[in-house]
Amino acid sequence: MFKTFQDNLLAFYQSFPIEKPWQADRDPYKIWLLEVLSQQTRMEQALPYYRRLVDRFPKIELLADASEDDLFALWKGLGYYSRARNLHNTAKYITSEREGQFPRTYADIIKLNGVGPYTASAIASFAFREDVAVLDGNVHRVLSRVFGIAKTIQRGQDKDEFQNLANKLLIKGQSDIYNQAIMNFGSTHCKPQNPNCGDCNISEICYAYQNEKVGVLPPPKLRPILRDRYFHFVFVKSKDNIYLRKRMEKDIWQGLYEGVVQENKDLDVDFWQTQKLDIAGLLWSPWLKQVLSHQRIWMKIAIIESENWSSTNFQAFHTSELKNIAFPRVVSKWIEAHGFD
DNA sequence: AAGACGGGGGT
DNA sequence: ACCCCAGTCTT
Repeated sequence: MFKTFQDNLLAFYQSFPIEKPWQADRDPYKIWLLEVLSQQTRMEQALPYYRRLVDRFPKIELLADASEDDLFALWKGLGYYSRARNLHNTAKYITSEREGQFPRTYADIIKLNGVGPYTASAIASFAFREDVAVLDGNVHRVLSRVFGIAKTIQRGQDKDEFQNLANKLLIKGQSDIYNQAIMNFGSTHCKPQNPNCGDCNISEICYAYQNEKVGVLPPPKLRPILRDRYFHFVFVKSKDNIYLRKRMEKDIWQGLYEGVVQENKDLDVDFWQTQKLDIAGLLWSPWLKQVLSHQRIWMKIAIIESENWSSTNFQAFHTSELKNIAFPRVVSKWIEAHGFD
């Protein structure tokens, strides 16, 4: 039974091979880069970022030497910015503590910052053909449907069950091909919505297809209730300079830049007075909305002209530099549409 | 075990 | 406008 599933999977892979950009040299550094970019991110979205990063930092030593702001500028818009921070720290660690040698086993790779079970398996199998099975969202969906397991992987115990099944199915000695095949199959064919069951060579052994349960497998994940947050965001402008500060708090958008921000639904005159800013008659944007997986962000943005304004933690940037500054997406979208005039 | 952490695509 | 998608770290 397992053999049939695997044979069909490999047959599928022959007809839908997907070239990875690191295929030529299988450099674990490049594989790591692409896998980290792909966490919680579709491949099509990650690829342009991958190309810019590899182009700019073809060797791990160059990534280690980069400034965090430069890295964030290249990461801007992709989200989950702690990935960029971990990437940077790990590049520095490998360069200085391991003489640039990327670890070569799952056990060592998973010790790296920002690398969990999925990414460690992917790197160990793609770069070194170690017999470790990946378990990502695609693999979970495929196994849930084909083997009729109506469970999410939110509980550790259930995740272990899927991981054990994935390990059993793994074709030893061909973990790179097998892992690639099952993820490709999940992302291009056994999709979350409208899977292509009519043209699937696995459907004959697929529990969900045979029992008309494709629509209900895997079961939906429990989602956290969204919290609403409101921000008033002001760019202070003096001639051609804009004052910005880097968000250092343990909060959303850590490491990104912002103007003067009051987090509140209503304008607090006292707050703006302490910032020495007169916001009377300011032209605010409408409420701009950005939905994150756990928060609903509402933001009003305005520009205020103020000569000789200064405040601790704020730094002046010439308006021409701002395209290389990482802002939250909702802010950069507003900048693209509005500009600073 | 539960919550925090961005953003994009399909319908 | 609404619904769905997806790994790692921290608490």
